[in-house]
Amino acid sequence: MKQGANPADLQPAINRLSALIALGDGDVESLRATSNQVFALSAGQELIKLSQVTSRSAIVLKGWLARVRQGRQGKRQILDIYVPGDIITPTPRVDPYVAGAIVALQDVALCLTPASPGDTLRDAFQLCRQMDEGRLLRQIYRLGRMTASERMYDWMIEIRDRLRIAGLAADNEFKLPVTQDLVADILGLTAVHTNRTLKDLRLSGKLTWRMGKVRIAAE
Amino acid sequence: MKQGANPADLQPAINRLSALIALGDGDVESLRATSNQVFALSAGQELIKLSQVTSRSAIVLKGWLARVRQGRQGKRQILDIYVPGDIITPTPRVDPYVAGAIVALQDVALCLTPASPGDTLRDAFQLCRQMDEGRLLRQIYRLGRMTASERMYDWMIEIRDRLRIAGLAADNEFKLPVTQDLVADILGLTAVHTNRTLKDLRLSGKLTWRMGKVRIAAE
DNA sequence: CGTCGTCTTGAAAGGTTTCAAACGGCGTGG
DNA sequence: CCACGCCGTTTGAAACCTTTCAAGACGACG
Repeated sequence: MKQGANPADLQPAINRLSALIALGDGDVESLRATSNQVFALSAGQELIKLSQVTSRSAIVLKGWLARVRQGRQGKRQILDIYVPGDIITPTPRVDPYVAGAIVALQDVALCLTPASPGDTLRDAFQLCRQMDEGRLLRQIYRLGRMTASERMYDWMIEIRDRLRIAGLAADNEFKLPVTQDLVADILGLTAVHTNRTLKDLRLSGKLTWRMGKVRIAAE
Repeated sequence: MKQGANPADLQPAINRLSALIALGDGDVESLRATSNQVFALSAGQELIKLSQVTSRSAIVLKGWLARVRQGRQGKRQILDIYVPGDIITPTPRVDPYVAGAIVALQDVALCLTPASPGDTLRDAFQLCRQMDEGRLLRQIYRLGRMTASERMYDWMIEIRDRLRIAGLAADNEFKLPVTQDLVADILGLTAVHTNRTLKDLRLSGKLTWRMGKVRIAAE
């Protein structure tokens, strides 16, 4: 919980919400008001207290987060990813193992959603929650019915589309600020195979990922 | 949409809801009132009109349903399963491919939730939705990080627990009215491997599935 | 300059799919 | 009543995909 809000940080969220529903000036204003109080998380930290303290959602201003479930034997699976502009709605009153922990993948900045949002904003947040569910379903299909390279490609497309809506990606290029290890935990693969899969996609001309930048070839 | 409600059909749902929250007499009464109008689906039929016609949820009185996503190349993945006593809350205003179709696995009987539920019932339905999400997360972990026999065993445990809460299963035995083919689509496996995995579990004494009845050995 | 985390590659082992065939139960029609 | 066909189950063998174990290369950082 620190100061240091940069109003520009809110732009991805505004872009994303505007893609769902037409926001009025008042809506943008109320978002901007809340973004003055910034919550900071450093890489690796868990977002837990938030849902204990308030039932409000959080807006990701900066940095990526992951919703992760850790099994015994060190296996871990990432359930969902949050990028700047996303709204994180904590699942209340549920065993944290069931709901999955939310951890910061880098240094992260968040702010709360307005305490009394207007109808429009409320609808927008509702739509966000529906999109959350859509991502979980997509993840299930990906893990259940796709091969390694299909999973990789499909996930890259999903991330590209999400970043693009938030205004954070050029047409087919975006910054991917995570390790291959982490991508492995998303795609249900080992880090080694993730690396090989990436090589295959590069050799077949589908996509490249170098220097933290992904470029997807024309579909 | 037919008549033929049997009040006893409502018991699984009452059991399940009571496990979440203490229901008052009025709550049970209002549930019972709605269960007079029964919606019937025959095996293979899709539950679509419901969410177009009303935003109310549906209570499963009889039969199993699956939420399924169908890929091209004939691959299909079951995202979630509904058993008697479950509450199905359709995802509104979302591309049906994204949300997944809900299909009846056998002849199914449903009724709607009350149009104006009391606070208690409203809370209970809210908790049901949270449990829905929990199941999706569990499914993601299962597909991403478990082997075939782990998936099978874990899923059987989940179904046993759910049926038990609804009052539909003895301690370690329950009716499983689906084909191996369908279980394969749940677990992200082929039908052939599902069969082999079942054999492994039987030989290692973990569980048996014969004549439509599953028996799980002591944990 | 050494260390650490990440990326990369090889070879072998393991798990899962694919293709093919056969078996069993069960309802239908001859 | 029996034969047939259909659907779901079961099994085998080979191909394929992914993991595991091991080692080396690279870059960032103290």
